[in-house]
Amino acid sequence: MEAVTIKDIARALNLSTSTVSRALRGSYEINPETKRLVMEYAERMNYRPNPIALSLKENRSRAIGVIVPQIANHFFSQAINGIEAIAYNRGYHVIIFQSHESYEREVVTVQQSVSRKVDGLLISLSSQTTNVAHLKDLEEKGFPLVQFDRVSSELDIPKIIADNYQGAFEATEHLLQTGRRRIAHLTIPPWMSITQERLAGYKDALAKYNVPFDEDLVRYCGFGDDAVGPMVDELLALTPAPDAFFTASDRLALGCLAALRKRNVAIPETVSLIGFTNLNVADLLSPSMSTVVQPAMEIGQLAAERLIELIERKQKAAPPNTVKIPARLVVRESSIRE
Amino acid sequence: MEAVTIKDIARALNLSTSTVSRALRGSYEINPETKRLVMEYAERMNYRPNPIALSLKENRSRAIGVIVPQIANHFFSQAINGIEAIAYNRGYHVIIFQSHESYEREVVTVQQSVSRKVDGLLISLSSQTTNVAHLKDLEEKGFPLVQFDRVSSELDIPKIIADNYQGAFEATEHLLQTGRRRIAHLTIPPWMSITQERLAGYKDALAKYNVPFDEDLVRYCGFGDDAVGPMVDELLALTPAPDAFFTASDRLALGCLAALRKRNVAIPETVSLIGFTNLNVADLLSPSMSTVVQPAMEIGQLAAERLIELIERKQKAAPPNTVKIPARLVVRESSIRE
DNA sequence: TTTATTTGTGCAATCGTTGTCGGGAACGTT
DNA sequence: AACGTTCCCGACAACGATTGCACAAATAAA
Repeated sequence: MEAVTIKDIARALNLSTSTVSRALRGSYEINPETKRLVMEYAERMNYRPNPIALSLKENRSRAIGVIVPQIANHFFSQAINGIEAIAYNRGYHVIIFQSHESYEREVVTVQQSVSRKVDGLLISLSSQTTNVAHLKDLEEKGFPLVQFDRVSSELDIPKIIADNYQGAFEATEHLLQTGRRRIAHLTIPPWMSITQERLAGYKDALAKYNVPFDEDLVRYCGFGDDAVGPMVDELLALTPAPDAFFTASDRLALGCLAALRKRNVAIPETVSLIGFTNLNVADLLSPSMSTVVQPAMEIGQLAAERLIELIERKQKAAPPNTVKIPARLVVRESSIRE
Repeated sequence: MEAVTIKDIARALNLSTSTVSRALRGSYEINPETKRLVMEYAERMNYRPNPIALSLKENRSRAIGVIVPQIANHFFSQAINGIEAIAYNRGYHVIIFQSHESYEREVVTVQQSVSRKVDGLLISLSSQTTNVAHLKDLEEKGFPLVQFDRVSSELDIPKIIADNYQGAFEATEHLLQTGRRRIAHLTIPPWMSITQERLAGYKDALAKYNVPFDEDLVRYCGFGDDAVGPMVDELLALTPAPDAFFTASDRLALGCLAALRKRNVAIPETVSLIGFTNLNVADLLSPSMSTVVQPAMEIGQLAAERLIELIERKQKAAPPNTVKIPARLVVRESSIRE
């Protein structure tokens, strides 16, 4: 409605806008008395500089964009918490975009956010993204860009990720140490970075215990189809049947749990189950579910810090391009054997 | 980095900026041939109008602010999904702010978002907010403002809420119909709108079945303290002890479930449990938990629609100020008696 | 007294875009 | 031949704020 401008103040005080502007920023070349007058009047009228005018002038918006596949996901909402905490402290606003796990929407959203003039972008790729030309573009233009969680190695920009390899290794090792030998791995599309890292951890743990890797035990499940049930059936039909399930996401862990319960497969007596998830209700499930927990908030914080450094060009001694944060295995009932 | 402006096009084509501007918007007073030239060149140079310049000119930002207590909460993240869906369709961007359940942060955030020039604001109050002067201010200035979920009746602006009364009534009635008579109600701070509405539904259901209301069975639990365990203990120590728990939030429902399980109180044999929550894992809990589910996404959508109407002053026949959307009782194991 | 220097302020350009004028050229009408 | 219309297009101001430059007045130095 209202909105006091520098012009209003100038008119009221019979000064020029430049004088008012300088007075407000405390410039030394303004008469202290004039300064006082301006300051007081501005205070009284509750003057606030128009950020849009500033953005136009300074060619920056003090906003950073965050593109995630879904907000309604524990991992991402926690990561956003971390991002927000840092950003607001540093005077940046956070504009959140969802790609809804769609490549097309991701491309559109990237363009939108850039033409919306965010000062930088944090992105976690959609599960359907295999081509990162839309980001390569930005990279080449030197646009501040940081990847987190689901990253692409084709981009030579900072990446903040959980140590998926280590998390998967520990989970698999735990299963092996408790005597499991036929460990099924239910995972997400094979081209995703987190899929590959987790699979590698899984494989290496198997190798360490001299358990041969069986391709048949690994199943890839897209985000669209909710075909976890049938997939579990297929796995259970194998001979020998799996004696453990290690899943790579919230959705798969829950789907797997539901499927196993429905089929009356005893957990952990018959099969063990470990999820890779940030669900905060894991210990209230039946049975309480062992999980690899990712440091989501910390990932968000680091990513935001790195991005702001890029924006403000404080590239002090260019830190390592990829930051890996340890994941933590939490053992609960679903993988405990007497 | 680069960014083609209308000026660049004008210079390249030896035209004035006004002509280019008009050509791009297809004005009738521009020679079709000139139009074609401009359009093609703009296309080739990938020209995108600078939204900041437009915002300054038009005095609006095409962004709406959303203030919620927490993003990492099923209800709110679903609501944000709904908001986003509508907003993006209508050409608005969504800027999310968290009050972190703090009154002070809410006040600061409201001011920030307004001076950031959002075109309108959607807000769900923090649990500590009892004074709404900061919003009354905006209301009086005619600033587009819509409340959802946690609202204040002191503000005469649109409110989109779930039918908390009805949801609580149905839940309580269900418990009564299955023979429960000592129904404890674990709820959130008493001054919150949703608390009052749910309590009223609870009370009226009791009255309908001629069960006297017992003040002792109602417990209020803030968001900071995680004192659900002790509270459950106190309730269980009553004589006669409660035979059902009806809780008013995600956190309380989970806390209550955890506490009851830890104390080996059989659910639903000894006590029934119903939560008021949007948890999507309710049926994987042990036991699967009956819940009143709120139409979070729909609330978000309606709120966003209403806000955009306000912003664009399409107040066609001023619709009712408060919209109540039915909540749905989902009965699961935790409240089923043979 | 004249010339420098300091002090305090205003003018105008700038950021990218749109809108209000107004004007020149080409045509048609008396 | 004089005037009125269209048709296209450009100059300029504006949105709110910052900033380099100019400039007047006051003071200091010569």
